[in-house]
Amino acid sequence: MSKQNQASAAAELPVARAPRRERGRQRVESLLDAAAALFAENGFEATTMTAIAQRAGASIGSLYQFFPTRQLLADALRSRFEQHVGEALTRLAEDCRCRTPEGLAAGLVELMKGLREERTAALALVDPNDPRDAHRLQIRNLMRTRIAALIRQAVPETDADTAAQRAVLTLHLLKLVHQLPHEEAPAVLEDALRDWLARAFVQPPQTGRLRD
Amino acid sequence: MSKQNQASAAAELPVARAPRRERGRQRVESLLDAAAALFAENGFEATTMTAIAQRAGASIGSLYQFFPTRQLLADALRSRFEQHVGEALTRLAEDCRCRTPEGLAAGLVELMKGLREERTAALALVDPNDPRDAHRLQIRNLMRTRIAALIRQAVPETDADTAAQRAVLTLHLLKLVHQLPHEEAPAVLEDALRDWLARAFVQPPQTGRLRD
Amino acid sequence: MSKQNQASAAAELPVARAPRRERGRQRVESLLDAAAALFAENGFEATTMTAIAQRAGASIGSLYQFFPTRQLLADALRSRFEQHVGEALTRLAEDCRCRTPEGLAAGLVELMKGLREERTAALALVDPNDPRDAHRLQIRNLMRTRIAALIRQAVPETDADTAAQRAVLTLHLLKLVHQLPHEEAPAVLEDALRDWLARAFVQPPQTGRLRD
Amino acid sequence: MSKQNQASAAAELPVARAPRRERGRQRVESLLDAAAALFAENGFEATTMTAIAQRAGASIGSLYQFFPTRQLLADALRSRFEQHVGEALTRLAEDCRCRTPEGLAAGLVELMKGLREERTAALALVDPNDPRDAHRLQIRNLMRTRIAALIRQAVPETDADTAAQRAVLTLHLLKLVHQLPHEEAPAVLEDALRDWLARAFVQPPQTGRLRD
DNA sequence: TATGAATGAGAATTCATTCAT
DNA sequence: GATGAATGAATTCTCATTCAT
Repeated sequence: MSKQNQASAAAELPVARAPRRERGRQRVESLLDAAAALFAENGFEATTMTAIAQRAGASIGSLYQFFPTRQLLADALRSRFEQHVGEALTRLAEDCRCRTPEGLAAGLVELMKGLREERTAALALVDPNDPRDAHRLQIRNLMRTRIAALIRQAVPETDADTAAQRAVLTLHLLKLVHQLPHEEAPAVLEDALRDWLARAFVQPPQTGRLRD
Repeated sequence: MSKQNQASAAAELPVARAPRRERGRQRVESLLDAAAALFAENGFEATTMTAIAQRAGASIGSLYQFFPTRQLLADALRSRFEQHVGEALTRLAEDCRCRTPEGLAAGLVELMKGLREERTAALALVDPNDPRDAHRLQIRNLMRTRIAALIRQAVPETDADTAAQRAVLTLHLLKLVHQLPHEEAPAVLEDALRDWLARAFVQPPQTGRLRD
Repeated sequence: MSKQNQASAAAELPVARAPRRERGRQRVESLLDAAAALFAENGFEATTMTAIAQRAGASIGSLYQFFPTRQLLADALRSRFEQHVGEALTRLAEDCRCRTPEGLAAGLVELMKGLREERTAALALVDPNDPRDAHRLQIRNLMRTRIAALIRQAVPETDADTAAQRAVLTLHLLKLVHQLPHEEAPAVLEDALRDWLARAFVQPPQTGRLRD
Repeated sequence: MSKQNQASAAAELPVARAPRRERGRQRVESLLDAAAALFAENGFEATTMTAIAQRAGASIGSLYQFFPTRQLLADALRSRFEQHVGEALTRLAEDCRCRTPEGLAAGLVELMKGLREERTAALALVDPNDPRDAHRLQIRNLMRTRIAALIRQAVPETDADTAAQRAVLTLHLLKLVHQLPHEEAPAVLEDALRDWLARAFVQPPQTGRLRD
């Protein structure tokens, strides 16, 4: 009863505490890694805090020191994912290979492959009841915008609108990266994908505009 | 149709008991409906047996009468889904509208929309660690085969191989049914989808073969 | 996340479930007894659910079957206390000894002694931050009203207002029942208390009106 | 509470460490203040060491520097309360207003009001299982003795025994200070209380001796 | 068969206390 | 001394499953 009073007075929602020491920073990092791996493997509901702590080589108390709630851990993971996406795109933009459609296609496929586990984890954290999930939309916009910029870098004569449309298609195609490996002959398919992409940068799709 | 391989070793594997009377059949049906709804809403792990029984207006004991295990309930649900898919396809095949590509396209989109919730529930039951999940593959094959047949019915000059390929693409396109509604202007997009489908039945995609 | 959605949709506040079978009724009774004893001994915060279940000879699951929350258990306890108070007062009113001031005094002292543990437990459940606690006021009013009636029964010439005032004083004096035993010579003091009470029914206190 | 008993056997009982410097003294003071406030608000069990440190603007490590145990902190708080009571009484004794019964009554009421929070905190630290708690008795005796002296100072013709008796009654009346404010018209009641007190110093209660 | 109750392992979370820097 | 991190036993609460009537 008294706890609730405190809460009503200050509405002390739990927040992930930021580490202040180097040791803490490392701990948080490894906890996030462990969580990402387990969420990706088993989904959000099936992943226990105990398992996360164990996998990270931390005590359960240590985990709760930084993430007072499983949901908060999930949120942190999604933020980190967004940050990683941004960083990877920045790195890609600085890579000179990206000046050609083929190079850009290869770079994007590589980027997606590198984000595979983290993306799976992040998807496991989406509330399936809420398709307009704010964070999800945010990452989508981030990618669309940045990819459009990359396309204009690789194919300078593209105007802004066209680039935006092609970015949407590109993103859809890129999602296939995560479905192909389940199939036979992934290498061949990956080649095909790179090919489609490279073409998509310069030539509009014939079937009309695809959104989402 | 489905054979349970596991049955070989164990002495007394629990099996979903079949109801003896009409009343029992109805109860089982409503239990499955409740389970489908809840699995679709909250996922497998987050759905409790108590909640299922409650939603079905049954007691927990009654639920366990028919489904001695949560997993067994999930299995029954997947089987029922497969059965429903089969029935829906049969019904579609008998619908004379399907003699034209446009009619078939419309029919398939309708079919997918009708299976929406059940499909979501079934997907929630897939072990994400096992992408080769037997049951999943079985349903996929069922759909591919049946859709190929429908295509040949609507476009009689198609040969078997071509029909098979187009069925694969068709299936991919059909999955979009479940993504579009989240977007703006669903009606417009649904039209577009029907259009793409109708074309896919007669004309191969230019960008190469898509698998899975 | 899905759980919260459910909650937001139906605001499913947990409620103490009422037993539907005889066995359950007994269980609930013994759980409440155990809880009363432990709350009285150790206070609300220091009493664990495990300890309550153990003392009642029930499993922890059984406890939670009926009281999904410790707070709910506390609430049920307070309700039961109020009910017991009411019943005890009714019984006292029907006791013919109460037709005289002395008899009434003795009866009230007896009544208080019988409620001792339960009262201690109930007091341990009051949120000390909230002096206007609704339940507490309710019991106080119940007692004031009923005692006033008893006084008019014992001393018929008393008018309603006077009886009400004397009931307030009576209640204050009665609280001493629970402090005296800690002192030396409880029997002597109990006699004195009975004496004061009997006098309080007929004669106003000289020092002015005491409220609360 | 049983755990704390075990400690009696151990070799090195932790003791509250005394601060060496002025800065330390201030820190200890603010820690005690924070603890008093929180114990008073939420009770002993519900108050966490972390919360205390936070409220005092200190780190948890710092808190443990001075109070190696929560119990030790509680003990220190009770000692400080006793000390404050003594100081307040000394100050009161030196106040010339106390030469008259009315002045003394006012002074005592004032004194009680000033100790309100600290008293609430101290009460929250009493083990409810042990009504003969040593510390509690000690404070009670301190107050009885000092108040008796004050009474003889205000009403010089009182003999020692009578003064002692009246001190007991005075103390009981003074406890009302902490109950009255919850009622309607606190100012009026406070006046009445002062009045009763002033009379109690010179005139014996008619109803007999009240103890405790 | 139907139904409510019983069970207990397991999960999330808390918190006093200890450590290392 | 001061500070943040580490620890893990203890606590609340959940839920699949089994029992008894």
